[in-house]
Amino acid sequence: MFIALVSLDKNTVQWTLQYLSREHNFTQLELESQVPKERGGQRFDTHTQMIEYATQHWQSNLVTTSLHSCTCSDVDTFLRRPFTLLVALESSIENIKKSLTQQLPPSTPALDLAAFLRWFDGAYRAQRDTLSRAQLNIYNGHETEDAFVDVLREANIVDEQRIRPSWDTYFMELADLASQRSNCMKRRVGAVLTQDKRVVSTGYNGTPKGLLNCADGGCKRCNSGVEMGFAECLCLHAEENALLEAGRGRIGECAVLYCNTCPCLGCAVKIVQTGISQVVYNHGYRVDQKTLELFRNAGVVLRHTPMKRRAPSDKSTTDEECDDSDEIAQNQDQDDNSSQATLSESDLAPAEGGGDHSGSGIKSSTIKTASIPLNSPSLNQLATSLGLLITHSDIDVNDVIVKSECLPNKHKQQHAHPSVCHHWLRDSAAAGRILPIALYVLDDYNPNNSEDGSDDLPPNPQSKNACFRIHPLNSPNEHLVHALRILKQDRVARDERWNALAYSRAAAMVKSFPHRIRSKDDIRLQLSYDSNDTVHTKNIGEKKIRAKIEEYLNYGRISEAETIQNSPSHKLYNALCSIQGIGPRRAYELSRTGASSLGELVERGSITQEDVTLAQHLELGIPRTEVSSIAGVVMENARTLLPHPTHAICGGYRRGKSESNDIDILITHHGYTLQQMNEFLANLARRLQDMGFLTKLMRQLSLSDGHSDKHDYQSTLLGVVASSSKYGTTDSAQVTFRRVDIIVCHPHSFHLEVLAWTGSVMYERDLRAFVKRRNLKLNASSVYNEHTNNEVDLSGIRSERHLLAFLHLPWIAPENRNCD
DNA sequence: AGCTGGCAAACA
DNA sequence: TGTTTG
DNA sequence: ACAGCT
Repeated sequence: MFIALVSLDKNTVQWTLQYLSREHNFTQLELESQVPKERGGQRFDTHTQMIEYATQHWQSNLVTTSLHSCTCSDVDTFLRRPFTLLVALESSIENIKKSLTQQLPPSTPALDLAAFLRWFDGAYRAQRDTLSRAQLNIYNGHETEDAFVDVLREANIVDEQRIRPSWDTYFMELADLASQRSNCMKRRVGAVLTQDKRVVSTGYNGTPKGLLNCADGGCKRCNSGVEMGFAECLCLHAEENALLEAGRGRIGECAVLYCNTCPCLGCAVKIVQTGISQVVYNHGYRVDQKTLELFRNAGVVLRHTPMKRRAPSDKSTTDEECDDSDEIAQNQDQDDNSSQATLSESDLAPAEGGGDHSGSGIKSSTIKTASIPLNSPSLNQLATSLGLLITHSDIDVNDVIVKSECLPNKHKQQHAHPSVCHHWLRDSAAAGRILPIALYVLDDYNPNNSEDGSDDLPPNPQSKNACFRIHPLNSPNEHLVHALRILKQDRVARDERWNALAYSRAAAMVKSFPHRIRSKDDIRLQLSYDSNDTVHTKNIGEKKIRAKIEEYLNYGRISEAETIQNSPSHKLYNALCSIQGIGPRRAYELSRTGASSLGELVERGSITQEDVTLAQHLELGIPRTEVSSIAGVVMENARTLLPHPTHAICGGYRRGKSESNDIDILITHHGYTLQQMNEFLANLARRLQDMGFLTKLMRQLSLSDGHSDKHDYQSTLLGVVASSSKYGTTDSAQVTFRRVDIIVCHPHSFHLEVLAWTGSVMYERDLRAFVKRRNLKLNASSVYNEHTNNEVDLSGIRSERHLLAFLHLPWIAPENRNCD
């Protein structure tokens, strides 16, 4: 995305630039004439050149401040591109004056008010046009950078939704637009009825056709100040209008109704009767409890979608008296089931759209919403203060998905402990998305043993351990990282294990650099943004690797890496490695038997054609949508064998990769022993094989054989599935073979397993190396003391984040663990 | 200078 | 036991 | 033909 910042306040602009480059890896593009030369970024002579450059690199994060004083047509050109966002940074007059004063040379006399006003008038007039066209306005009323950065984080500038709205947002904004046509005196309400992502009809509220408009006095009830009964109202609701307009014939199988406001009970009845399958609403802190209940019983999915495209300050939608306010049930009794913090089937309905154009890499960590019918005011208060909306679900498939029924049966009638919910909310706020609550009550919970959340360790970019650093999916130094990985591959091939490790570590270190490395001084880490203190970068030694990087900086390439990459034997070696069962050793041997191609080796009988073909299939990347649909098929079958499984999709998918190599599914179940889980896995494998989905088992299942109770490792199923178009493969007719890894584990070690199966390899390696220094040994299913062999009790661990805090490690979001 | 560098399971 | 795998 | 730590 390409962001242009316009503002009168230079300090605020600077803070924003630093925030964008630090936390979202933005590169700065500027015009040579406008900004003094400083570190970082790219320079251009004209706007056109800059925009052209951005068009070529539209998938990177780019930012400019050079748009403020350009002509209207330049702003037009900028805004016409589909990847741009114009952000106005407004600021208090106080801040603007402070910035201006700081810019003036120290010798100038103090700025008097009249002079400041003259300057302000001129500057404002020059920028007014551009400012008024901004798609996002952020106001800085704070004096310190830290306070403002919090505002920036909340605004979530990088939200892809602003650049291209999801279907939900798109239809909801149409509903909002429809509401503008309302002529009801009480409230503006709009609705849009859709079918297969197409608008069928729209509606807004007001008096029926032919009658005097409500606004002109057509409806006595709405115009009189006194409260009159609902029955007196002549106004048709927006939902009714949309339904009437469409007619029953045009409402099909999967019609979705988008409403401005959560529908009243009267409308809900009509919605159910016309066969609408989903209702999405927007302004809904006050969910009508009766509507909710009706929809739940009738099987209509009710979701909430916030107006994501607006700035956070824009919370102007006051919930004034609405025409159905008297219908809202004030549900006081907390003792019924609806106040239990559980997720139900319909609550877990995934959001429409959003995910289906996720090809462009990292998913921004927007705060997600979840549907938990929590009636506790204190929890809602806490949630709001943390910036979480506890309403209807659009839990990402990326998340650990849990069913309500996963709660232990013996506790069925009991509420989740409030303190559990508090932890859950705090964890969710810190993680930037709603974490699955059921995992917080997965096992007996001891509220005393954990005070985590606030004392999170910060990531440390200087650390030599990858588990302390941020490694985004797309680094600004991807080329260099690639070159270092080629050298690493070469050392692996030569069986120089430790040299290979050193190159891996160096590559990971470069990967964690937040800025583009342009000179050898950049290989040092900046300690802070306003000082010149630098520190030597770990894992890049003073001799060998450093020399390679300097070569890269001088000539744009590393000759050794180029030579390796172009050598035919290396190509053959790589091809051999991708075959299942052939690792570095055999690939090295085979690649120097004099053969020049895989075909030749097949003829000789060293490898089979079958293996080669399979390898070609498995080398293809798997799009995210296909990963989730394959996981869906697996889980659908899992549910027939295990009542209410808990599962998580890990691997590259969880790390946000747009294309995965395989599908890693981790499954557990509350209260099951490992043996039971292993039996379940064997049955699942059989079932998937019988239906022809799982075509090849690549590893035998290890079934724990009763007597050895020491066998508490997770068992894994590594297999190949035939994925055809019905599971989301892009190739329409053809079957593509995909790797699936299904892992079952004990519920106690679930989060540890999630951590282990999410990777990346380098992250795991350094994680274990680090905890070892505290005499802890860590594997995929347990943590124990190296000397005493005492296992650490993990049953109180409530989340992956909690686990990391427990191990004194910083929380690095999965998307930032791409160190490979 | 000398030692360490992730780790366990499954297979050949 | 060494190799391959996740 | 690696790098960090003691």
